[in-house]
Amino acid sequence: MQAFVDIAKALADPNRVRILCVLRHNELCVCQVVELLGLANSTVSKHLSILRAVQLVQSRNDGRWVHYSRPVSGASDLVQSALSWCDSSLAESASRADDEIRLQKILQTPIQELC
Amino acid sequence: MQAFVDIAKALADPNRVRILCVLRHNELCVCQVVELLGLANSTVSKHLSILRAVQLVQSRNDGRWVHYSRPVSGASDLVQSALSWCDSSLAESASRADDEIRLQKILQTPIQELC
DNA sequence: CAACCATTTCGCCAAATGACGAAATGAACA
DNA sequence: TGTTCATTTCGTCATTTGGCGAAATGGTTG
Repeated sequence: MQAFVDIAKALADPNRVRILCVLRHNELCVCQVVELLGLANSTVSKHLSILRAVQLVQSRNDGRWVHYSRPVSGASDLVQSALSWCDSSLAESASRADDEIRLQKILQTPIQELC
Repeated sequence: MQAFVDIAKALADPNRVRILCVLRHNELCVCQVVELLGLANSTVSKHLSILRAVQLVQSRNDGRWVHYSRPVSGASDLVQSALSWCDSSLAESASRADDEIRLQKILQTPIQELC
């Protein structure tokens, strides 16, 4: 029950949901998420840590950078069903589509220009 | 997106999730929910109004009483998938099972003893 | 090893949340 | 019509949340 509520809490913020959406098909580093959301580094880092705490995302250290992604496999049923619910519920979301377009531009800009 | 987040917010509180669980197979009046949760009337009423605002539950007036239940049909895909996610995620929840047992006792006590 | 830099942690603030009791509402009944 | 009673609304309070900038962390690079 508590684990379920913790996941629901993690989903109960639009910026965190936006993060989950853009991570659907991409692994992103923090600075790319910062660019997409337009929030302070520290704020984005906090959101990511909340998502990671409930295992909705995982992180991978790459030198100075930290890359975040969806859990590849081995995620609990709870997490997998939450992600499925999120994905299917937002399939026709206009704001998700907007973010995807903006993400494409971000992915095309060199990484040192973002950081 | 906002509708999705609003539903996630509604699910992000253990007492509201408990309410959704006990309403799975029962229509309950407010005083029965109060008895189950052990919270103040006003608190329970607030939780129910939050759930109703996002249509996770519906209410039916019956004289002095108000009965709450799951939406029968015509609920949006968003709501239906949220309820499905909730139900399946908590299928093996010990606290949900506890509540079900306690609910059976509450259902057996006459209504005027609760109110 | 020292400067650099992406990220995280910390401290703070404003706003939202969940709880309660008291007062208001509104239907039933004397 | 006036009382009763289940429920809701209101006002208040403590806690949590989401935001920021500054400082700390930890790996890279000169």
